[in-house]
Amino acid sequence: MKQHTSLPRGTRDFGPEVMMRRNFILDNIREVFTRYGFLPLETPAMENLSVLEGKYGEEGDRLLFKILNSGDFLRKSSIEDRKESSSLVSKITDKGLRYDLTVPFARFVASNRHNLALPFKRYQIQPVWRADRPQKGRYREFYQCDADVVGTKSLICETEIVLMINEVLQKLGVTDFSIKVNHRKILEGVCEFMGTPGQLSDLSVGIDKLDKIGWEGVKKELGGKGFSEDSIEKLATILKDGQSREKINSILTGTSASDGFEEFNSMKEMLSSFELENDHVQFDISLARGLAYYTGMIFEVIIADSGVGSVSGGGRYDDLTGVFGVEEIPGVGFSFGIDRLYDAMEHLDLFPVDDIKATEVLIVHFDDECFRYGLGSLKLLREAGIASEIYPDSTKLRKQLGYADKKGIRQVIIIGSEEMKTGNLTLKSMETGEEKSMGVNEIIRTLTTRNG
RNA sequence: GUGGUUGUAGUUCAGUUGGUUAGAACGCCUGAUUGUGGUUCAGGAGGUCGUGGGUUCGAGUCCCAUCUUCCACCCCA
Repeated sequence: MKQHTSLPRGTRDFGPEVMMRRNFILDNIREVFTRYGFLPLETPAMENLSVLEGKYGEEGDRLLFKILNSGDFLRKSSIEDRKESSSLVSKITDKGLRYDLTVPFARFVASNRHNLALPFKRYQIQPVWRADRPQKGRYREFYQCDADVVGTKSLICETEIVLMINEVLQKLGVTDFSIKVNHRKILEGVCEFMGTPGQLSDLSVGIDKLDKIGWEGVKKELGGKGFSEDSIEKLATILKDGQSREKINSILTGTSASDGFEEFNSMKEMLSSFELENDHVQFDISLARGLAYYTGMIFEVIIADSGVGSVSGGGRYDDLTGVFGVEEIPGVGFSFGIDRLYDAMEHLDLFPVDDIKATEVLIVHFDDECFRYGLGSLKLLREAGIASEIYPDSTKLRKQLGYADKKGIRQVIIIGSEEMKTGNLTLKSMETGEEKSMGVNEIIRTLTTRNG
């Protein structure tokens, strides 16, 4: 009887070809993070619900995956509890899968604050889970690659984020992208200018959609949220097409926005010391990002013609650990969404074809005696650092060579009675079909110099 | 969570108004070729048509439910 195999919705297997490419991306990100002084951190897949709940707003709580308690938990609940799901839930589950990496990080910082040398720079690459309804580029299990600095308000952190984004994307071969930057204070300034202070979050959600639904759509949405015609007219003077940063700055003079522009300019100035040809930074007044806890500069990275949304985002927060009852620790961080980066790179055909190979050489043979003889050569090849394998069964050459062909192995060592007699093995190139007879040490020299 | 959409061989897809034994291409296996892969030729295996109900003399085809896929909201990486 055949069992039906299926995955939970929104989850995926990553086969070898895909994993090689994912690792190519991850290795580059990890290398850059490390070179900028970030240290690795991992936290458990599950956290206590008390840690996760209430951190992402009402919407976020709905998207949390909860883990059922073990044992006969139902017995501990009362009849009353069973009349309403929300009441029962609190009795039968107290753990959940992590929703992002920032909250577990905050929990870690809060509980280890006396042992951490501040400022603390950490990176974290792990999957997160959301009980969302999946779409393309949207999964229920996906990876985040976070890098955060806590314990300093210095703008060098923001500057370094821009540098790291540039380095990673350059290594991946992505050239046409923009790092959109805005500042929470500037948005606050806009609010003040509109005469609607205190409505920052409604304003943010609204203008964040400018790209998608256009000015008319934003106008309608804000109107529905209770913004007056007068305030919307004022917003229009700021969002008008082609409005330069300087112009917006002068319009918003006397508001909180000035601090934001000052920080932005300092960051740009610091950036100039690194002499980038093009820093890809683009000020964007309509960038808002929904997350409520940002207090300073905010970032979002868009790859042109990539077919997916933002591949990276982040920003500064003044108070990471406040919700855990710990004194304010400021920080700034950002994250790469590698699932989307992957989709974008595939769409733009940016994966290097040559890097997709694991085994360099395969040893093929005719019978058990040749097989045993081959084991000695296999040992030497591996000691020399050459990725190699021996065909496990004694079968016809046709089949063994077919295996090498399908797996993309470029070199084959053939061992038969003739080779055993002389000690000169046959090295065959699967690409050219050329064959050479030589000892195993000479083969190793040939293969290592070719790679070096 | 709301509304819509999709599902047939390992993969991509045909399958007429409901009618005999559900097809193709590619892939896979075997042989031509017992010391040589890709190409070619010959043969072969592989399907409870997503799952469970229902209508019908008869369902891949119609109806309902459920799961899955993709899309628009919501929100987000």
